[in-house]
Amino acid sequence: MPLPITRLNGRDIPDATVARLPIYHRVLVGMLEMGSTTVSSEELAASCGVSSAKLRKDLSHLGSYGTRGVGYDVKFLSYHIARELGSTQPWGVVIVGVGNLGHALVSYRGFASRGFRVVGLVDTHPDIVGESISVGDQVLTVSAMGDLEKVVREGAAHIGVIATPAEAAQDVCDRLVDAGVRSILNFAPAVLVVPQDVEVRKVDLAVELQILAFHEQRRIDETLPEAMNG
Amino acid sequence: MPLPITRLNGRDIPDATVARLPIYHRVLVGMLEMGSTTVSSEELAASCGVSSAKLRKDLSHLGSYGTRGVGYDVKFLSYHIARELGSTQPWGVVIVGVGNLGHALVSYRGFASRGFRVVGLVDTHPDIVGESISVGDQVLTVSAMGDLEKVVREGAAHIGVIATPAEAAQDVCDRLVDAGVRSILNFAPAVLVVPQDVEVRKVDLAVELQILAFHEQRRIDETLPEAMNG
DNA sequence: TAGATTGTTAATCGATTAACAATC
DNA sequence: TAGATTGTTAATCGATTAACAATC
Repeated sequence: MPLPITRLNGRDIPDATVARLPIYHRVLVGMLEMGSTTVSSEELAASCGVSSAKLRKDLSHLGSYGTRGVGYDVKFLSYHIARELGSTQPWGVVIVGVGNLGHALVSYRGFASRGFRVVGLVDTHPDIVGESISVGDQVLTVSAMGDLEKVVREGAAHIGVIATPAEAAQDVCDRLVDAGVRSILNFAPAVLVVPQDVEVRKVDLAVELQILAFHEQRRIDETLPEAMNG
Repeated sequence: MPLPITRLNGRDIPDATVARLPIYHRVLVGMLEMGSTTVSSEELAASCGVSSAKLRKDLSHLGSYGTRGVGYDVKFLSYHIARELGSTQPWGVVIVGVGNLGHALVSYRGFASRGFRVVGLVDTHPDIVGESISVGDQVLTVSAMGDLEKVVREGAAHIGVIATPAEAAQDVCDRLVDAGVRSILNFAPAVLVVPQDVEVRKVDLAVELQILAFHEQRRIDETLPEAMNG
């Protein structure tokens, strides 16, 4: 009986590094468009807002794509980061919840330009179901919630985006997972319970503001005593 | 000459902890609305999707608000987290860029419910400037980009949200900082350069998808060899 | 008192950083 | 060869975890 083979060719890349790779890639694409052919770790790091040591350490996890004494070939490095990220193939995205945020996501040009294709829109609201929304050069019709599984299947969607109110989020999540989706981007202010093999990323707009408010308050707390002192 | 006093009453709270406090707070408020009066670290942690050890460690940085053998008083703990986060006072928010995303942010109910008040809207586009948008029970008129400083001043805004295209982001950022804003939430896919005392948080929707795509691809790379094996 | 649960300790883990040997 | 810059090493830092003493 053959042993199960895992991580055949998969080098392990730290999470913190993976989170920065898309930034490096976007900046490199920008440099390519500007006509740059070569870039040093010092330059690229500055453009990305990180230290050159961190950049080189990050890139070292992908392989050895630079030339000592010279730097990195912009196109070559850009390609290899894209390949590592899986950006060389398009990924199908289903958006559930076509309210204000859902609408904004559908029309977000950054998705298409980075290789994502919105292949389905789903909502509960009778007024919204059936609505036609143009996505790039295509037109999509909003499907009813009951058709979620069908939409995922027919669109061969890999990623589900939850842009519903918090109350609906867990149910939508369960159905996405049942339909075979293993990657979920959650905008609802709810903690989702998922099987181990499902990857959830959460974006909570209010949480971001609360973190900023915390630091803002700290600044005020710190300067007030000084002001009272001087 | 009196020494400058810093961190008079400011305990240092780790960044990772600060990032989780808003989650704890929201879940506690939910429990309060459900009528809970007491909660153990085990229960609260489960509802927040973290381990109880992490939760207790996090809370220990705020002080000692629990009772051994009993747990935490939901209302009492909720209040102290809110106080630490600065959520007990309302913070003024200016949104720059009233496109699809900007519109979605304006009408996002989660802002008001967590103590943020949109006090200004700014855009360059002549069609959008002058438009009236209802924010909760108020109505705001979109101001021209030239009035950015005035809007920040008159609204006493503490936080700036950048929802413009990438090309405009750095300029908008500079002007927000000049107008006195020290906390910025950036939705543009651009790396902002700011003075040291300015806190920037960045939300890049495409980056989130790219990170998901990376893991999705890894899953496929891992399962394919196995499938070919069996 | 006995049972429960917090707050803290100490070990472990992962990420960052600075320095530099390798090498173009 | 001399100068430049990568890729790696080792030290440091911060976050997580498990275990448990303190104490309700």
